[in-house]
Amino acid sequence: MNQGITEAQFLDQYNPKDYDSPLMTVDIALFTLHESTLQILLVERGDHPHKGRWALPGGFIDLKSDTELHDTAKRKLREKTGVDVPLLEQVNTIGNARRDPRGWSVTALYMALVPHAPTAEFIETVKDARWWPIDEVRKLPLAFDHAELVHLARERLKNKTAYTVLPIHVLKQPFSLTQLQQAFELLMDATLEKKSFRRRILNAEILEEVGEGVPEGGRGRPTALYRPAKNSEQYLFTRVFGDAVSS
Amino acid sequence: MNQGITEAQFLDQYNPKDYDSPLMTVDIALFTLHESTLQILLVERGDHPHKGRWALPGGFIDLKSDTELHDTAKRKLREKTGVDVPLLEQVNTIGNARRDPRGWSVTALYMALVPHAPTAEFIETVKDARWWPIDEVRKLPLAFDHAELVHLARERLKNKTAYTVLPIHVLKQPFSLTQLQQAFELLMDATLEKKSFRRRILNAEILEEVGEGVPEGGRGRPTALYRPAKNSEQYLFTRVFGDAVSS
DNA sequence: TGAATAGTGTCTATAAGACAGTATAGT
DNA sequence: ACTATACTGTCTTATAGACACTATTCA
Repeated sequence: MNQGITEAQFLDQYNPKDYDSPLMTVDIALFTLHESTLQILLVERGDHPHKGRWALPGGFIDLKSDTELHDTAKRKLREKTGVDVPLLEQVNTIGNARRDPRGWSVTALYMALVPHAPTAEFIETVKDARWWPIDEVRKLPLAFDHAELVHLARERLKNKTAYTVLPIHVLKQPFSLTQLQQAFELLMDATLEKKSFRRRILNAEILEEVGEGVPEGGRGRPTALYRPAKNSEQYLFTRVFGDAVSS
Repeated sequence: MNQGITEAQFLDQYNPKDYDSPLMTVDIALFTLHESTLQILLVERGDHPHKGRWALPGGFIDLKSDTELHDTAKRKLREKTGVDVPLLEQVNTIGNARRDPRGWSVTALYMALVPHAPTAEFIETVKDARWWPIDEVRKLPLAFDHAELVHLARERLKNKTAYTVLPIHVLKQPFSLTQLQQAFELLMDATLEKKSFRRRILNAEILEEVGEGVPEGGRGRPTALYRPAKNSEQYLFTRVFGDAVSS
């Protein structure tokens, strides 16, 4: 008890190390699209525990340099990929006594999306990090409970794609509606009807047309190119798309 | 570096207290409906810091007795209200260097819903905890960043009510469709059209009719009473209701 | 001219909004 | 009979699904 002392006195004598506290980490599921496949960035662990296994990029908070939890995620990603991610969304926070052999551990799981090229260029120089097609990840023995974390992030990605314009973030600008539809289909793992897709996106008035480009595969009718309009990233549809409903 | 040692050796020499780590807490926004008002449970802090201020129930993880982060939330709520909450949903995790005067601090914010009576009965015996109408909370000087946490939870409540059957959890069973609609309206802070509401709920086949009851206010046509069917709590609509769309 | 890609017209199906109507009780 | 509450009929509106059709380019 601290009866009769002031808050200043209390804070003065307070030392966090007098109490048991869990390990606190941040992990990031960074997704991209490459060669018509959804890919996720993994790093090979160089230290114990689970040395040598593939894991999500992440790590401990630096109490000195990080001012927000968010900053820790951004910093860890920058260290691994050289990319400043625009969109960084919290998926879930998982904490229990089993997930880390060092003891009771909590991780805040974030999710991010980037176009493929710039990250890939940087990644070439880092031998312990690479993109993995999401289907191959299932076969890898990941560190800690990262298989579960990957699953959580992938499900969130699928669900949010059904009522947002999240896939815009995996495309280089400008892009065609065909490319955007392919991105939606890969992130949702579903096939979408062309007319419905175009009607939905165009009616939302979230894209600006910025000229013409060559069609996919080099031949065929030239395609209109688009760029997202201001604040279009936050656009929410009032109806889900492609019968996609799950928890 | 830990070159050339085994994982067992590494774990043997590992001591979490060798590293700086943030404070890790759990906070719960427990909502109920009473006298046609959305209410939230707050406790008056008995210890520093922010002694005497109202705050969300919550606290530190007990590394010995809690095996999941979830368990910490359940335990803290049970200690304050005597209620075992069925539904406990993660809202967000907030961490930064400013929110707690004791230092870098992270909190996992949960949200829960209960029917009013049983909690209230227990609360009577606890002098430092009470239900507050959500509108009055805005005027209170809450501890830490709890005003922001209350806001986050309230927004999540509003959004999820637009495509789930969350409000079922604030009603005692059985309930009438009129009562259910009132619950939806209060949680969404919107008015719903009666026919649309009933059509939506009944078509979803998530309720079982279990007899008749007296109408609201005692007079008028008797009302059909319902109980949620098995697994109905997870039901998701593919379309939002009542024009409710926000972040 | 044929193949490939981009883009449209239009009918149907589903579910919400609006709102007036009917049904069944108490006083 | 009047009022209060519960519940329904039905027309309109919005948007997705289906799918055949047209448009523009290259080889």
